[in-house]
Amino acid sequence: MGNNTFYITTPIYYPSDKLHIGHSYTTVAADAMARYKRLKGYDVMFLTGTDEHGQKIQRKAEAKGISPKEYVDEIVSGIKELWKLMKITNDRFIRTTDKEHEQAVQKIFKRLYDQGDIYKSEYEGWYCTPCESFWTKTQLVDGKCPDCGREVEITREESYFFKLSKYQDRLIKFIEENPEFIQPVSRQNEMLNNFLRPGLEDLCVSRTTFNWGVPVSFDDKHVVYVWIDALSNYITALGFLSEEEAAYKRYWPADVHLVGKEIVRFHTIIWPAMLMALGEPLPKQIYGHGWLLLEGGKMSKSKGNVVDPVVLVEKYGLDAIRYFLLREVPFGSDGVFSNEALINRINSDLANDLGNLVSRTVAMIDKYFDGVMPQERQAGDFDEDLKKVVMDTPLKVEELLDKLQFSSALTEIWKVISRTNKYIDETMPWVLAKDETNKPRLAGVMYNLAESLRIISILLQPFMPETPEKIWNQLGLEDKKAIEWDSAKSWGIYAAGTRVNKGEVIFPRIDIKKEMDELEKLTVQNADKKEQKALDKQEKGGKDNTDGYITIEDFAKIDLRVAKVLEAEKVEGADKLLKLKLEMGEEIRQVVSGIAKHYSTDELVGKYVILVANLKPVKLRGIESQGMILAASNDKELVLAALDKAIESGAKVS
RNA sequence: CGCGGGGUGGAGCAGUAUGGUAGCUCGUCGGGCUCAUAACCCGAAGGUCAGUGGUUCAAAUCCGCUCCCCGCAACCA
Repeated sequence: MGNNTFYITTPIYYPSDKLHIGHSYTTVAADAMARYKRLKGYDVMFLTGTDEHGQKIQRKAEAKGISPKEYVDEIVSGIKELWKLMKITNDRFIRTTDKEHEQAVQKIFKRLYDQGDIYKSEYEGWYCTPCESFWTKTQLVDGKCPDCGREVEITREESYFFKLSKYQDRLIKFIEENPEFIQPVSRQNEMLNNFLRPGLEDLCVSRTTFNWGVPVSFDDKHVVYVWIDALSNYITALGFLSEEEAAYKRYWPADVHLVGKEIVRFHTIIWPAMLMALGEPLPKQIYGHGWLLLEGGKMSKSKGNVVDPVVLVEKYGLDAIRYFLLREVPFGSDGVFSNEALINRINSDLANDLGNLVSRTVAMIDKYFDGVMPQERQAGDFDEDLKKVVMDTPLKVEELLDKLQFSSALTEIWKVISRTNKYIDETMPWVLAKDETNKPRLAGVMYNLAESLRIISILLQPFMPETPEKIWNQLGLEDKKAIEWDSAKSWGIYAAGTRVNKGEVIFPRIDIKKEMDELEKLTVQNADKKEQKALDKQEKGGKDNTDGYITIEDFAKIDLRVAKVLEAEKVEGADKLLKLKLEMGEEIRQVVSGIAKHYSTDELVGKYVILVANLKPVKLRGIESQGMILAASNDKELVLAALDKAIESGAKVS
C-alpha cells in the first residue's frame, strides 16, 4: 500500500521436471530487480514458487508409483536448492499445495460462485480420444481434431464456468487506458488482436477427470482448474482471505509480474478478470520477457539440448552466469544461449575488462605506494572526462533498471569500465612512476582509478551477488558508507590512507578451445543435435556439397529393414509417443515413435513396418529408442510406410 | 489474405514513432604500451542496410508489392 513498497513475482514453476536455464533466466531477472529496489531503500516483497497441481503431475507420479505430493516434494526441494545456489533472494516461496493457499483458493472460488461470476453448467466439448483433449466447436478444423485431424465425439461434462466474457469490455478499456500494463507493447497488441477483440468465451474452471488439485469446497467431484489455482498464488502468498492479511494490504497490487511470453495471455486476461470479479486492484504491470533459445531452436528435452544451470554455475561461477543471462539478451526479446557465447562474454567482459582492471589498479597502488592510497594528490589531464563518464552512469543505470532493461544497464556500466581502462593508457602511470617528482600526480591517477572502481562495484550489486564484495576487499573498502547505493552518485568517497589487498583473480580467463571440447563431451546429446543440424542443412538446401542429390553410396549408409510390431504401448505422460517392440529377423528392437496420435496400440500390433536399423540409439523420455520407423506425413495425417506384400521381418529394404 | 517477431560488414545486435555523414560488441589485420589475467589502448579492412517499385532535394528509416527465416505451450528420431 505504501509507496515505498515493491512487489515483484516470477511465475510459479511447474515441477514436473528439473528446471533449466530458461527458468533461471526469469528468476535471476526478478532477483536483480528485487536487489536493486532493496538497495534503493524499498520495502521489497519478492515471490517465487511452484505450481504443483494438474493431471500431468498426477500421471508422472503414478508412473513412478508414488503419490503426487511425494513426487513434487522431491522436485521442489531441488528447485529450492537451485535458487539457493544462484543466490536468489526471494522473500517468500509459495507452493500451491500449501494449506493456506488451497484454503484461499477455495474461498476465492466460493466467493465468485456465490456472487454469480462462476456458474455451473455443462461443458459440451468435442473429445479426441487419441489426443485425450477437449476442443471447443470453434477450435475444430473441418469438424475434426485440430491436432491430429481425426474424428472427435461430443462429450458432455458437468462443469463450473467463470464469466470471462463479462469482463471483456472492461479489460479492453483497461489495457487501452494503461499502456504500461502489458510490456513490451508488442505483446499488448497480440493480446488485443488475437484474443480480446475477437471476443472471449467463458472459461471452464473445474475438472472432474482427475483429482490432483484443489477440490471445489462445495462440490468435491470437481477440482479447481489449474490456472485459477496458479494465478491466485500472487495474492494468497500475501495472505489474501486468510486470517492474516497484513502483507496483502501492504504489498498488493504487485508492481510487476515477470512472466515468459508464452503465459502472457493468462496473466493479462484471466488474471485481471478474476481480480475484477473479486473487486481487487489489478497489478501494475505484466512483463512478458522473451525466451532463451538454444542454437538450433527452442529448449526442449526432446532435442536433448536442455542446459542445466547447476552445471554452469559450478563450472564458471554464479556471477558469470548471472551476468551472461542479464547481459546477452535485451529483456523482452528472444536470445540465443550457446556455450561459445557464454565463454566469450566471460573472457572479454569479465576477465579482460573488469577483472583485469581491478587487478592492474590494485597492483599499481601496491607497487607504487606500498598499497596505501596517499593523501597528497594532484589532478591532471583526462581526469575531468573520466569523472564525467563515471558520474553520469548511476542515473542512467537507475533509469534503465526501472524499465527492466538489464542488458542496457550493464552496457552503461561497461562503458565506464572501458573508459577507466583507457584512462590508464592516457595517463601512463608507469611513466610517472619513473620520476619521484611525479608522485602526487601518480597518486591522483591511482585515486581516480580506485574511485571509479568503487562506483562500478556498487552499481554491479543488483546483477552480481559475489563480485562487488571481492572488489571491495581488494580495494580495502570497509566503510559501509562508501559502498551504499547512493554513494555511487558522489565522487571522492574513497578515503586516503586506505590499504588495498592484492587478491586472487576475480574472473580467470577460460581457454575456449579446451573448454569447448570438454563441453562437447559433457553433453553428448548436444553432439547429437549438431549432427542432426548438419543433416537438416543438407536436406534443406543441399547447398553444401551437392545440388540436392545423394549418391548411391550415400544411400547405402542407411540400413532399412522390414520389422514386425510385436508390442505397442503408450509412453506415460507423453501424448505423442508410443513404445514399440519390433521383431527384426532374430533380433528384437525397442523403438520409441511419435505416432500415438495417429495409430492406436491395438492396430499396430502385427503390422509390418520399415525400420531404419542403423540409426544411432537415443533416449526419448528416458526410454531407449533403437531406430526409427518410416512414415509419410503432412500437416494433418501421418501414415506408416508399408510393404506391398508380406515378406519376413529382417529383410533388407533398398 | 490468422497473429506476431525478424532479414543491416565474417558472427551477434543497435539504428526505423521526429527521413539528412551506417553505429556497437566479438572476430581479422596493423600499430602502441608493459601497470595488468598473452591483458589494455590506438588505427585499418570489411556493408547494393533481403529484393523490387514509388514518395522526396534526400530513404536502412515513409508507402506498395515480392521473397526468405522464426515463434504462436511442451517431449515429434
